[in-house]
Amino acid sequence: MSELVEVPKDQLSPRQRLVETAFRLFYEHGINAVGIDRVLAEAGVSKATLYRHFATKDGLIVEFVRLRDARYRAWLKDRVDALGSDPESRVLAVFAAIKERCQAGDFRGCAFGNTVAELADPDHPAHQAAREHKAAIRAYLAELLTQAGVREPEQLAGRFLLLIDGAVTTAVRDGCADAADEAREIASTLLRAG
Amino acid sequence: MSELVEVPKDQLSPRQRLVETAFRLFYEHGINAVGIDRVLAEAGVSKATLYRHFATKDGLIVEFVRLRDARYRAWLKDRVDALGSDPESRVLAVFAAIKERCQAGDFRGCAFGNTVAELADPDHPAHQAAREHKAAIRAYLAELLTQAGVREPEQLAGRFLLLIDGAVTTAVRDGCADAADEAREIASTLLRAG
DNA sequence: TTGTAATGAGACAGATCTGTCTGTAGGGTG
DNA sequence: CACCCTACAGACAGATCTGTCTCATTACAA
Repeated sequence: MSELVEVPKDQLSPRQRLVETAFRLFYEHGINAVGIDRVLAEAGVSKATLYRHFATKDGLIVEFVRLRDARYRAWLKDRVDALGSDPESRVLAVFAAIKERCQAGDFRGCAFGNTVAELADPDHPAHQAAREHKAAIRAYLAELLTQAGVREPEQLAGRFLLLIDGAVTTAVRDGCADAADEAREIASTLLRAG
Repeated sequence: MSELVEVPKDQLSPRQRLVETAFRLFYEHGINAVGIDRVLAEAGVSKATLYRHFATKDGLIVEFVRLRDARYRAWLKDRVDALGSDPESRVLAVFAAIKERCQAGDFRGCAFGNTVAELADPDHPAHQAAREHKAAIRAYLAELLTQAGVREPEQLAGRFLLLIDGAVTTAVRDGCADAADEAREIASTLLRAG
């Protein structure tokens, strides 16, 4: 289970159908490459309803990022719980989870990095949401590292996050998940050297 | 000097003016966010001339990536030559150069990663050009590592490239170049552990 | 039943996109 | 001078984009 969970669109409100559809289309094709009309058609929602819930497309983009954030964090936690037993193995299980994600059929890189790349303006609210996501992941890594009893969990969490971002960037470019193994090896070295 | 060199557009051919303008605009605002008309206006070139030199916008995009590749490689080599004296220091000078780049006024992340993020299709010719760029950088890193006499230069080059990609991704997201220092510390640990 | 709020369907405006085409001007070479 | 190639200028087509608006329908609650 390395695919982020999607919810069937029956019994969802129009607003939820919009965000679910954006969740999939914006990630798969890119935000700028997907027009409002396509989101509406695949969500089965009318245009008036979209603009009743969101002032502009940017509002939908922010919700897209927030839902990506929530699903990703829940997914990562689940995978770490499944793949790691003791605190030490849970730390490195993060990289096994990332590898699974890189091998998933719908993998197209880091949704948050892609959003930052596509929306050039750093003041765009979606940028802020992306930064918040990374801060949350970093906090989770710091928690795992603290439980593993490392010396400087906060600093190491930042470095692990850098390794994850590097692995995901490499994996999507090369179409190959091996970079996740490399990141894991580096992380392992850092743990031994710490 | 951490800004990639731009060439004044006097005395350049229309084709060169187009590619130089794309070099700047596609990076600064994103490829999809910049229309052909804007490139034409800022390059001072007519539309018929553009389509005489390139079949479609994609052709210009590929040339944009290729010019980014050439300039970046030349720039990195220059900075490593300037910042590193002996073979060992040259290896870590790469990360000092990356930090300079992250602090540059026009910095907006990795042009090649951004291109991959924006153009979803992995078969797009610009993707191939981006992969070729990373392979060239990796080869350069392997050369530096070989000269420094490390044990497994090819493997370490791949890991250094992962660190660079992670640092650049982090820097553009956070608007702060500190990640380059973190990457340098990790690289230093890998060298000691190797 | 009746009133109200949410939604669907889709026309419409105005802008912008890529790409084609025509016509004209300039510059170098025979 | 005549020829040819390149480039500029810009109209144009056709598609697509975001966002607004009208109107009919549905669902639900008083």
